[in-house]
Formats: sequence, C-alpha cells, structure tokens
Amino acid sequence: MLHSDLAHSTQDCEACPIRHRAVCARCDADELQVLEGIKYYRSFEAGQTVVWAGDRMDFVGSVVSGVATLTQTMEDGRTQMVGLLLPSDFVGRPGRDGAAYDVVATTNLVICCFRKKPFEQLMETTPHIAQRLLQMTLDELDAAREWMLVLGRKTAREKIASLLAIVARRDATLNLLTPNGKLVFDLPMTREAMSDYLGLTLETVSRQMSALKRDGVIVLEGTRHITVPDFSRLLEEAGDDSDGGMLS
Amino acid sequence: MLHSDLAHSTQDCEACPIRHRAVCARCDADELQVLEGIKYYRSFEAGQTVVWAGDRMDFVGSVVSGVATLTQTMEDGRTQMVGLLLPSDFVGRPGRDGAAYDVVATTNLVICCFRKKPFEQLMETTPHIAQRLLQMTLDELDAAREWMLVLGRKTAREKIASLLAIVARRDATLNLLTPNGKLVFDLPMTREAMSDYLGLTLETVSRQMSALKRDGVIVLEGTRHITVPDFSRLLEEAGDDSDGGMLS
DNA sequence: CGCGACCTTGATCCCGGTCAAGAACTGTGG
DNA sequence: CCACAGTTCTTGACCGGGATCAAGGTCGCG
Repeated sequence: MLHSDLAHSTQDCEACPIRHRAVCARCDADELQVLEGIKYYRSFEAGQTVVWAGDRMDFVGSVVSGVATLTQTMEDGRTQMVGLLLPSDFVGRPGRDGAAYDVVATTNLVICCFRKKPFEQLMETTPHIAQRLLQMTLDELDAAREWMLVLGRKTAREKIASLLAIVARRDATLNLLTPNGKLVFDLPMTREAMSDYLGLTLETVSRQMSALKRDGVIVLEGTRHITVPDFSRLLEEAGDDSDGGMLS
Repeated sequence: MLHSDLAHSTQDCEACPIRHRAVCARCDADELQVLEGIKYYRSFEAGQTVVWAGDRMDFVGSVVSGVATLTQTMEDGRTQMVGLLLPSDFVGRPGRDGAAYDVVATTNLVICCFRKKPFEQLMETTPHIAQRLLQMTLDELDAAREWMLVLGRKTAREKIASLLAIVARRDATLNLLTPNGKLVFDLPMTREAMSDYLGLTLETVSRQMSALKRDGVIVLEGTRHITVPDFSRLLEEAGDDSDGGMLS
C-alpha cells in the first residue's frame, strides 16, 4: 500500500483500531464482510456539524477517531451537552429517521458509517450486532444516569473534577501513559464545551479550573494539557469516593 | 375464578394489562408460554425498597402496576433520582449481577419478575425479546438525555413544569381522561421525591408548586391531585415549546 | 386527642450567573 | 520581525435564584 490516507488504511475491518470495542465487536469474519459492503468513511474538521437535530439521517456508524458531542438546544439558546462520543462509540439511532440532537465534531473526526436501511436489516439477521448494540446502549444509559447525578447534585468544583476524571479514565484505558503515579492527558474540548457539558457558565468553569490548579489537584500546561499528580485526590474532589480499582 | 388477588388474575400473559408495551410486547404465543415458565409476581408496599444499589439481583422484570424510582446516593447523603418506572417499564439489567441503583416503590407496586439466568438465555434465542429491549433501552436513553437538559439548564419553575408535563403525558397515553380540554391526574410522588428528581430542595418544589397554582397554570386539590386547564400553557412554562401534537 | 408524616411559608445566606475588562494565544499579512 | 485581529481564556465586581435554617400548618391514623 503506497499511500496511507486514513480512509484507505482502515478499510479493512480486521485492522480497524476500534475493531474490538465498537458495534461490530462480536462479529465474526463473515459478518464483517457483510458490514464492509455497506460501510464508508466520512471525515469532519474540528468545529464542523455532523448533523443538526431534526435533520434526516440516513446512516448510523462508529466514531473511529476524534471526539464528537451530542447537544440539545432550547429556543432561547440555552444548550446542554447530552453525550460525548469518543472512538468506538455509536452514532445514530436505528429505527428513527431524524437526528434527535445536534452532533458536532469538537476535534478532527472520522466516522465509519453504515447506510441505515441495510444496517437495520442486518440487525434483524445478525444477533451479534443487535446484542452488542444493546450492551453499548445499556452502558450509555448508565453513563447518562451517572451524569444526571453530576448535573443535579454536584457543586461546580465537583462537576469539573468529575469531568476531568471521566476524560482521564476513558483516555487511560486505551491511549495514555502513567509515567510514575501521574496521569497526563489533553482535554478534547474548549471551556465553553465543558460548561455545556456541566450545566455551568464558561466563567465558572474557568474559575474552578484555576482553583483546582491553585490547590494542586491538577497541573496545567497551556489550557488543555493536564497532569494529575494524584488520581484518587481528583476522585475525592469529584465527590466519587473509591477509585473503582483502576490504576490498581 | 373465585378469588381475585392480583397475582392470580394476571398470571395469564394474554390478559396482562401491559402485554403490548412491556419487554414481551413482540412475543408470539409460543414465546409467551416460555416466559410464563420463568415468571413470578412480587408485590411491594409504598415506601418499600425493591433492591439496594450494589446488592445482588437475581431477576429482571416489568412494572405491572404502581410506580418505582431509581435513585443514586452520594456518601454525604445527597440523592438524585435517575429514573421513574411506570407500568410496562423494565427493571434490572441483563448481563450484570448487582443493581446499579436503589429501586424504591413509591406507591404500591407489582412487578412481573423473570429469573435472570433463564431470561438471559431466552434473550439469545428469542430475537423478539432482545429487539424489544433494545428499543425500550433506546427510549430510556432519550428520556435520560431529555432529563439532562432539565437538570442542567432549566430554572426551578421550568423543572417543576417539565415534571408535571411528563407525568401528565405518560398518564394520558394510557390511563387518563380529558373531560373537555382539561387534563387531570395524580402525582405519584411526594414533594421530596420531586426534589430528588429535579435536583432541587423540597422547599423550592413547594414554593414553585404554589407559584404555578397562584398563576393559574395548575389547579391543586389536596397536594397530589392536579388539574391542568391548558396543557400548552404548561409546556410553555416548561420551556419546551410545541406540544408535539399530543392531545391533537 | 395527640402524634408523625407531609407540606407550606418566611428570613437569610451564598454559590454560581451576569456583566465587563483585559490577558494569552493563534494565525495572517506587511 | 512586528502589527493586527480573532478567538479563547482569566479575573473582578456585583447580583439573584435557590439553598438553608426555622416555624408553623394540614391531614390521617392509632
């Protein structure tokens, strides 16, 4: 293979970086072949909108790389993020024509799309896909409920710490390094996106980030690059005790 | 049939009041018969806890009658309701041993329980069940995301109006009457439960209920019996415009 | 009647929102 | 290299909605 553009280099499902975590995780070789027949890749630049709420959406798919957000907006402009889509997460809803939320790429983004109609048919004939999608949907429901606690009952400082913990944890499971006992990662979002996620204003986000920095809970390099010297301390600040055994 | 206790009178799935909305909705007669083999009814009094978060849960099931809540609690006692289970809603998570949340009966409650192990096996062999469960889970995810907007961005008054609208709508679809243009229903929860749902204190709930009453948005008879003279007005107060065409 | 659960209302406080200014960083063109 | 503009982030001053603290009211039940 002479050229190495992403679309080409990931056309083979077996070599796909999200092969074992996405909706296709349980498929066997035969099933993958069928999926390959209805799939195509789409790329988006940071800031681009993938679909607008209410628009017809003729595909579903998986985030291959990058980060996208699901956002709901009220008529007067108040917005609330309701989902954060990281690599391997599923986009779209089988059995529904219109998108329920705005989907926006917050970094450069690649989606592995399946044409919706054939995908829906496939779901009926391929239990492995439906089973995996059910499992992923249940996980998302748990995540959404976790988030309801954050939104409804946590203070601004706890909200920020919770978000940092989630991003750190999700990054750490797949990507990132733990030099000694520290945890280093980049926030994939602006302060404004954080505020939309947390039900705060961007000023409050900024103030609480400064406060966590001042108190030594995090170390900031620039505005996005974060070092967490002590993860359990961060979890304490988030109001979540018990680190769930991660990082042993 | 001489005696008419609920357990007996609903043992026949065909006659079940939630037959067409629950997880068994798509099952045919054969499949129902298998389900009948692993099902049993359990009743709970108002206030009783069905399971505690973290406890082992050896069944899944459907709410047949009554109302239950899913609640999350922080170590310091702050609580957030993360789900409201009405008749036909599914309880429990296949593929997981422990309950993730406290499940509490807020009224007298009857659950149609399926032993978990056999149910899980059934899900693999009976696509109708897995398909229906996926659909229901997707609907719950949408509801949870809707609720995230309420928790994150709405004012206390809008939160109350949103809750009333949801209860009114869910009741209206199956149970309730619309004499002329009005809508009448009973709140299946205390002020405290409302506050747990909405991320407020019970004092704020009480004040805003009084304010909505004073402003003629609702009419109260006692503390639970509610008349909504103009549903679109209620939706306006909730910050949700467009009544979605319901009540034509 | 008296007790306990549930609800309402008032007085006060404070966290986070709002409004406003300016700093830091990025990219663009001269 | 600097000047400039645009975007993103920080910080300060002030305000207000909802939390907190505290009484008191209503209802149902033994």
